[in-house]
Amino acid sequence: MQRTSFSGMACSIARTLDVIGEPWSPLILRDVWVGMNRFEQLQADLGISRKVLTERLNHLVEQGVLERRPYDRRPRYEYVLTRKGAELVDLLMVMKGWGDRWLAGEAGPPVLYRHHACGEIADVELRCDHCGEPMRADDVDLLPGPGVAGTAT
Amino acid sequence: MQRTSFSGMACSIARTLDVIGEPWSPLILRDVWVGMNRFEQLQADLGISRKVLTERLNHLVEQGVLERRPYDRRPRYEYVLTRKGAELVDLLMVMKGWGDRWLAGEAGPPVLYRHHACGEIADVELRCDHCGEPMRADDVDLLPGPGVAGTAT
DNA sequence: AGGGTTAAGTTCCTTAAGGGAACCCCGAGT
DNA sequence: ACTCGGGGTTCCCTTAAGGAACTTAACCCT
Repeated sequence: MQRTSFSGMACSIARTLDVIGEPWSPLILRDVWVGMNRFEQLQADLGISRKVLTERLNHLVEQGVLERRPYDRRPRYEYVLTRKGAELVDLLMVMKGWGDRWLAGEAGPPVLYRHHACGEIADVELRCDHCGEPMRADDVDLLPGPGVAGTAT
Repeated sequence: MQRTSFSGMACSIARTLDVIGEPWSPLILRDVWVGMNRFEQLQADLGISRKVLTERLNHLVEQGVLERRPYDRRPRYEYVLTRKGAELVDLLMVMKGWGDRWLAGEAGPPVLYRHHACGEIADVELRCDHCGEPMRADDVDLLPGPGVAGTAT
């Protein structure tokens, strides 16, 4: 299949996809986030092929999104989110919101978030980190940034 | 390769991945968002195989994320975001932010957003739609929602 | 009327990636 | 010594992505 790598593109979306764009990767992150940290747990929960799970975990560790660390004197390892990985969970939360709104149907959302700050059931919303007003697809203009011609490190 | 479908899972993240989780789909959305609406433009810009582009566009149209409409009396069509699709751009904006922070390197971001409301260069930030405070990976508890046992419509 | 042009696909072949089951390794416990 | 269990690796099969060539349907020009 020789999938094209996106990392050469001067686009942060494409680069992000090179880290978590492969099939299963976001679901692996989701599971690790909610406390499923071991190979066997992930494999059983997702029903993913062990081969592919190994590949994905290795890739996520290489990318610095997960950390693999021993939890026993036997050769046992668990995977935990790094700071880089925890920030990726933002993406999952937005995906959850969109899926709830457009795909959940009559049954409603399978999962709810309770926000620590206010204690309420809530969802995320995108706001401008400068003025705090909502910031969505139609609320921005795109300008070339310093990294336009970037030769994609 | 017979990729496993995620749509049976009672998880809005998995369901969202069934809509835009295939390779290229997010980049197609990005391009359509910034005004590349035609088959030839997309193919040339992305360097994607025409066969795969056809498959992806059909899938995105079936999912109600894009609309295919004629723009000429000849058989010419362009693809535009539906409301459902425009809300998916939220996801792209978050991906862009993460990529800028973690993958852009010395060169800096290839693209900048200027927020209409304040006129400043800015990025998105996740906030609680109930209390307005920041809402990130560690700021929430997960609870079962009404759709838990949902037989995935 | 005939020939060329262009957007938007379609077809066909090759190669590589996912699925799935079986197998392996290593340290502990009994 | 022998079994157990987590965490992988190996193998084969099927299917999806890459890529180039081919098709179709209107329009345009002479």
